Amino acid sequence: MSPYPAQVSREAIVERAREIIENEGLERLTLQHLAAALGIQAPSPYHHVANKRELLRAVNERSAQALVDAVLAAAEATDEPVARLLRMAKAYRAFAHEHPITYELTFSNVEPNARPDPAQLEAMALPAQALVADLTGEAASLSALRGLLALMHGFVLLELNQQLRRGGDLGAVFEDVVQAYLRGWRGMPPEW
Amino acid sequence: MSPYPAQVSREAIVERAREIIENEGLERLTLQHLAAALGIQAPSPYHHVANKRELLRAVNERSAQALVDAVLAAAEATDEPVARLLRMAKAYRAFAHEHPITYELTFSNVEPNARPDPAQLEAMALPAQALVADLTGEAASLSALRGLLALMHGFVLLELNQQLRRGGDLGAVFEDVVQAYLRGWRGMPPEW
DNA sequence: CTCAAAGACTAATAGCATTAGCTTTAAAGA
DNA sequence: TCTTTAAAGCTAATGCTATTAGTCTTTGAG
Repeated sequence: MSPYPAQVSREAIVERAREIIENEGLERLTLQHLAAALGIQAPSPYHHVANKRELLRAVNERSAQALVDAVLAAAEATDEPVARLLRMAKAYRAFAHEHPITYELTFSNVEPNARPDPAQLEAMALPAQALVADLTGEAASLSALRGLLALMHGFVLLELNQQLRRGGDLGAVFEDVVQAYLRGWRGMPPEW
Repeated sequence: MSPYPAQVSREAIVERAREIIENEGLERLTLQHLAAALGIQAPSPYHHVANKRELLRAVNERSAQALVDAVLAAAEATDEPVARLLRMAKAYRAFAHEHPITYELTFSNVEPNARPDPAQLEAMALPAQALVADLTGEAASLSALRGLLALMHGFVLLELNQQLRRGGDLGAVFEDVVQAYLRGWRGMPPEW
């Protein structure tokens, strides 16, 4: 078609790629298919993204930002720290369930060099650490935060990969295990 | 070469594929490269495996079995349950660090339909659940087990994906967070 | 002693990412 | 206003990939 006035933006390409991954799976994200979905020819996206890997990194950065936004939005109300942390955790899990494929892809190493900038996630980690510090004190707060992230991340991945098949309300289990974890840190003696 | 007497076994193919993934990365696992490493031509493995996806599933089953074996071996001695769970957790983490790429691949959904049979992992889960039940009672033991698996899995994935970059001895942090989690299920610590 | 089938091979195919080179058009500077 | 430059589309081509088809050699079962 008419060459110069850009028919697609980089943003449109990245967002469409994200949609294809989420709705049709990563293996359907080919440049043929992506370009067809955008109404252009296969090589044309190369004017906007360097290569497929960079495209995937852009998708992952977009996903990571959406996750951070969702979790921070859930942290807003000002009640006691455990309740806030629990709301953040539930928002985290809800996001992963709404975007299961892109969530997993965002944090996986399977596509090398496509992970988002860790600084992006710090925007989520630092407020959470402040809440955790209310339970554990400053000294232990980094460890406690890391475990909380690990617990949430591991739980939703096991769920999404169908590795928790023995029934039960997994939403309730998730809340129980997060609360148990936080309880374990609250119980620590102060010299920790 | 001489056609009939099999030059490679299915086992040899799967193991070599696993080695290539671990040593050179998943993207270097091509049938050309795999066959060359086995001293045969690219299409020959198709006499032993249906296709690449089935090969990956076989690799993942092998990895899962090795993980289960390593964790169960660590559970053998007969001391108190928390110490045994901690040894299992450390063996779990050690395995993931020894086989970072295959560990992640084994549990990821990025290669569809290549995950191992969940029954394999039950061989690890059931003994662990019995130990957890000593802390929590039968009723809560499934939830507590699931959280423990989630915590271990999530922690090692965050480590392997370089998502825990703020320093510190991550081995010690791992032990701390596992202990905090178990303490949370046991209830308040004795000094309270 | 034969013969069926296992398991190697070569050759071919279709799909993929990516590059090269051409063309049109808007905008920027003369 | 005119010219030029570069953005961004296109088609065509390349090399790598998994996979299939078909041929050939060996061996173990009957």
